Amino acid sequence: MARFQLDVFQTRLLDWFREFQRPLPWRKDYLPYQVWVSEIMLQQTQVTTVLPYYERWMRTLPDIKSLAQASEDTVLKQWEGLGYYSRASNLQKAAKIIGEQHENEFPSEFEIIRTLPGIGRYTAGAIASIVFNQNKPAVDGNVVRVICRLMDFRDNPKSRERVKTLWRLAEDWIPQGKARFFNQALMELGAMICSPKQPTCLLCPVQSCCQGFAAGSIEQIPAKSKRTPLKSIETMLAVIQDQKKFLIQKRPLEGLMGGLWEFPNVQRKKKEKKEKALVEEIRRQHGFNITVEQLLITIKHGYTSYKVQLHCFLCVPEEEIAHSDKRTVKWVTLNELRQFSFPAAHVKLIQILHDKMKNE
DNA sequence: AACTCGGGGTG
DNA sequence: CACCCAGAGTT
Repeated sequence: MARFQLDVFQTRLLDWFREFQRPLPWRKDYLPYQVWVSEIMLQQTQVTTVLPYYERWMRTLPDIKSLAQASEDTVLKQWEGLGYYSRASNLQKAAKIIGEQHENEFPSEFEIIRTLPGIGRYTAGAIASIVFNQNKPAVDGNVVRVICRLMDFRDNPKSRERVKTLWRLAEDWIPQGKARFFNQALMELGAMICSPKQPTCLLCPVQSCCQGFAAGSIEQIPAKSKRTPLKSIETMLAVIQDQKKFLIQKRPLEGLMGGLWEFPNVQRKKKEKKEKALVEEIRRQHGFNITVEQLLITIKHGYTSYKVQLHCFLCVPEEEIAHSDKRTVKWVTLNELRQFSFPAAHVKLIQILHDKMKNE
């Protein structure tokens, strides 16, 4: 009969982590800036996805000062394709705060770390423990799964009471003075062994401590909450070309894909005539008339809560217009598009434009 | 407590 | 296709 013995659990987990942890770039020196950036990138994002972004980020923005002084577009370009773009904006906001209020030195006090934009309870705990080796818990999705299985918690892991007990356990279990490795080991176990699907319990260093394994309930833990079905929408997009330049606009910093650039577009209302609605929207947004020349492609793209069909039309201005160069509206060549950060669906379109130009 | 906020990996 | 990922901020 499996029984949970804390000292056995701690020792086996730490020994396992020492031997089998993945060598990751932010695990080399445990410097505040590196761990901070990695933790933000890793929010809702897998390690293998983060790695190339992290390496490039550290080459371009190697320290807090360079991040604080970089242009907003530079920061967002580094983040292009990684998603949850407010993370990038918040990183830069926090870097400026650290410059102004903490003399460019990352704060070590948990309560101060917690106040920085983009840093919640988890990330503050992760930085406090991993960088400063403070005895603070860090409960992410991995840790929720690991603890629920270890303790055979079969109820909803997101309920207020359950969340409270999970954080309490994660704190009580820390071997004093070893939080840096213990917290990472919990997460690493969740990522490498105690995975959501087909966990490899046969290789688990703490199998003998696991109540869920003993009860045979691993497969149903953690309990899944129902999610809202994703909606389908249609959007018309205008690639407005005048000579060799294209019209792009900047999205507001708040909200969906904040701060990214895009081709002008509008969501289709029910059974609306696509071309007509697009012409009217461009007149409304930019004050001139366009002619819709052809449908370039319809791109299908899935977001978290909805999926979109993006009808991309090649258009030309009907009249002669000035090529404005404002903060939020620019006319740029295909090559100049590279400097700006676009949503993934628009990146697909830009690739198609490149191919099309090459063949002409 | 329930939304929103992306994109990619995986089975 | 569905589910998940080193969550945070807003309402």
